[in-house]
Amino acid sequence: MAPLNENQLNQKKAERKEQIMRAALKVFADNGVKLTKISMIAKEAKVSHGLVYHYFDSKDEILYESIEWGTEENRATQVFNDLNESGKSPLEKIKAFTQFAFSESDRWVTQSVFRIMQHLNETNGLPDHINELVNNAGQFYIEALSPIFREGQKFGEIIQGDTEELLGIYLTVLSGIMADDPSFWKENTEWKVEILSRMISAR
Amino acid sequence: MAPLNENQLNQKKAERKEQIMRAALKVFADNGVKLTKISMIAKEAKVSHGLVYHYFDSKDEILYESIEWGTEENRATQVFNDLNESGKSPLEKIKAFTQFAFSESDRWVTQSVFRIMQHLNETNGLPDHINELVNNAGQFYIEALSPIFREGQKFGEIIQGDTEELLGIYLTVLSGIMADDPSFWKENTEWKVEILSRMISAR
Amino acid sequence: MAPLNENQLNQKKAERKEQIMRAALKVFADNGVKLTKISMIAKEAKVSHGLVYHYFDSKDEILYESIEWGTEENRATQVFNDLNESGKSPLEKIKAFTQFAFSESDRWVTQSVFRIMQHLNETNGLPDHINELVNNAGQFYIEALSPIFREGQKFGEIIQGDTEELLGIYLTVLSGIMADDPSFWKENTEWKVEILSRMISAR
Amino acid sequence: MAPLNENQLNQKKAERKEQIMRAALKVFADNGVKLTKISMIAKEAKVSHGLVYHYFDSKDEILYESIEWGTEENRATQVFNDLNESGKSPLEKIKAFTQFAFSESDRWVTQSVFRIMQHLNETNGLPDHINELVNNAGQFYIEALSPIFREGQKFGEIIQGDTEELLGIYLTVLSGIMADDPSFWKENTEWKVEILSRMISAR
DNA sequence: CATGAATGAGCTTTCATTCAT
DNA sequence: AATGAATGAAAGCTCATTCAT
Repeated sequence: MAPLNENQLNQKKAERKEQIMRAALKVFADNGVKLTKISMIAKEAKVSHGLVYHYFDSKDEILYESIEWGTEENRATQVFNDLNESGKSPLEKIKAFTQFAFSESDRWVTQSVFRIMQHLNETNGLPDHINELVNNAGQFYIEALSPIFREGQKFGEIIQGDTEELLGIYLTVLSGIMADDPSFWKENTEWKVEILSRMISAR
Repeated sequence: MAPLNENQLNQKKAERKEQIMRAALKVFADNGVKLTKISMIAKEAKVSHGLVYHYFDSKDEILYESIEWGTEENRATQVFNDLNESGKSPLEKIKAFTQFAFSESDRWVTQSVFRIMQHLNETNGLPDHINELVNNAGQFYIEALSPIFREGQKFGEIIQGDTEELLGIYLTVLSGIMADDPSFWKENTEWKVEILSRMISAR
Repeated sequence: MAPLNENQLNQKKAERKEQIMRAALKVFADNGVKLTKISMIAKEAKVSHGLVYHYFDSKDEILYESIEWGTEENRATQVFNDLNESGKSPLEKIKAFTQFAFSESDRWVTQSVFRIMQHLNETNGLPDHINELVNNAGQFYIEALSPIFREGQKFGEIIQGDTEELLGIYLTVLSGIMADDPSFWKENTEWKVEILSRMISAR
Repeated sequence: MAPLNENQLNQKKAERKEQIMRAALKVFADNGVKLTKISMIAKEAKVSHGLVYHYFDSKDEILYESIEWGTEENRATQVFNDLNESGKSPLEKIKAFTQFAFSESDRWVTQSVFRIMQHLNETNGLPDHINELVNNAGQFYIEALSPIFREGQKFGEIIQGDTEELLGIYLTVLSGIMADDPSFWKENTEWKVEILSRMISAR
């Protein structure tokens, strides 16, 4: 049979890469970059380790492309778009984001990126372009949440103080929790979200 | 010089072991267990890696004994004894503990154990006796803080709800933060402690 | 379009194989057998690596068939036929052959085989049938040049001594040089040929 | 028992390194750098592959240090010192050097370096410092032989022409031959040396 | 026929652990 | 007791070879 045409090929190739990147994000998020073995990614993606190298040049490359893919407009931004169009109050929006961060939805990709960043912040000796990407990804959340925090402070719904710093603390707490056993968070999520939001709510 | 007598020998041996365990706790806390190499512990303790194996049977054994040593009554409990004799209110005690957890005091041993537990919670495939020890060490903090929380709830100083769960959330948040770049917490510590305590304070 | 008939098919198939064998000879000659990757041959032949395996069973097989093809009567012999009909003196013939060996003519196939043999002489662990072929190919040059050397000795144009051994030395020198950067030989070729011929010229 | 003192340690360490470098030079010379596996060096040196990495950081490092060690004053220069003090005529010196180059003496180290350089000249993609070392090592032979060639030309014992180029051809021929099966050269060495020297002798 | 996806053996390198001194 | 030499399992990556399309 004749080979597939170019579109079909690209389609298939993209799907395969995505399959591997999904697996990579999951495993990187669970184990941290250094402790993640290619074999673990391969197993998670149900392919041979050789195939992983057919699509990616190196472990660093997998990490880079996976984070890049995981933070692409149409995925991560979606969450914030939904949020901004929801008509909720700033604090409600932050609670919703917190809820989302812990939810096991199909939006776990965003969550994984979040957790990987947590791991990477502790890691030294990564290539520059990876560090840059991680910083950018972190910046993304800051930029998306910053206006919400600011508005909340204006309305007196959120406590006063340096917005950036307050946001930084909140995100650190979130990412720190995610690094723990996520299953712990399955129960009573609403109450936990409520408690976390108390850190910043003015009352 | 005449050879040391048996007591002196044991004394010396114990000192050496302690020297290595101190180093181990520090390095384990900074890097996580898996990423800590024996050579890193040896370097931190200023001994050869061979000597480490003279005193300990394996890496797991170092971890086990180090945590055990770090949680022994006369060390970790000290912190809580001081707290309980301070005459502070429950919430103030919790703030003081939080403060301590982030402080770079000479009581870093307790802190290290805390951070190692954080790393270990993410790790699979550890020997059973290590897991048990980690759980015990976690239990130690829970048991020490539990009465304080309970008292705070009785006084209406701390929000209502399942005490164990509330404490669990609080500890998870703390250990999660510690896994982040600790230098971030050097600045503005008091404000940050204040914010964290807002999670549980009744107001 | 109607399918090709059997002759046309065989014709096409033969052309494809030749295309690959030409590429293989070139790449093998430049890099040595072990360091030549299938992908390099495929790229040189402008086909996919999969197609290479459609026509050949293995890398060894490519090597075998390529050398065989490259030493077939109607190709390699041509050089010596031309030489023998040239009316030159034996020493002149040898100089001409030497010249040819270094020239970048379209007769590079013969040259490549020559260089591959050089590489292979150093290699252990090749299948027997390959070793035999290499020996045969070496023998081919010896048989073609032997009468010329012998005649030169009879005429006193070439120094006395065991003809086979003298020829062996000369060929070893030539193939040794070829393994070097061939570009070095681009300049001053005639002088270099002259110097090499001095080894055997009686003067 | 107490550990060895520093001198003894350095002594032992140096001997071990030398043992490995000897093995490395031999194997590199026989197989070329790319095709030499660490396991081959380890086997030749009769040590584990792990130990090789105890003394050297990488394969490139082994290559670098081995060539460096093999070209150190007290080894390679010795040959030329002996030659210059021998009172031989220039052409006789060159024959002696040629003889030496093929001899299986304990001076094979120099010979190995010679052969490795031959292999390396064909190789691309080596680190800069290795390339530099190889060039230097090549330069070493050129500088040692250059005055001898020049003198021979002055005396009319060696043919006229660009000295450097003539020397270059001669060295290329020698190294080319060495890359061949050296056992071939075991027999009739004197005659072969005689023939090679004819390339440059004025007669 | 033609492509490139897919696999796994094998190589370089790291590091826990053992052992000679 | 103390050092660091020595070993080998395991991980990242390459590439010959097979196979689905």
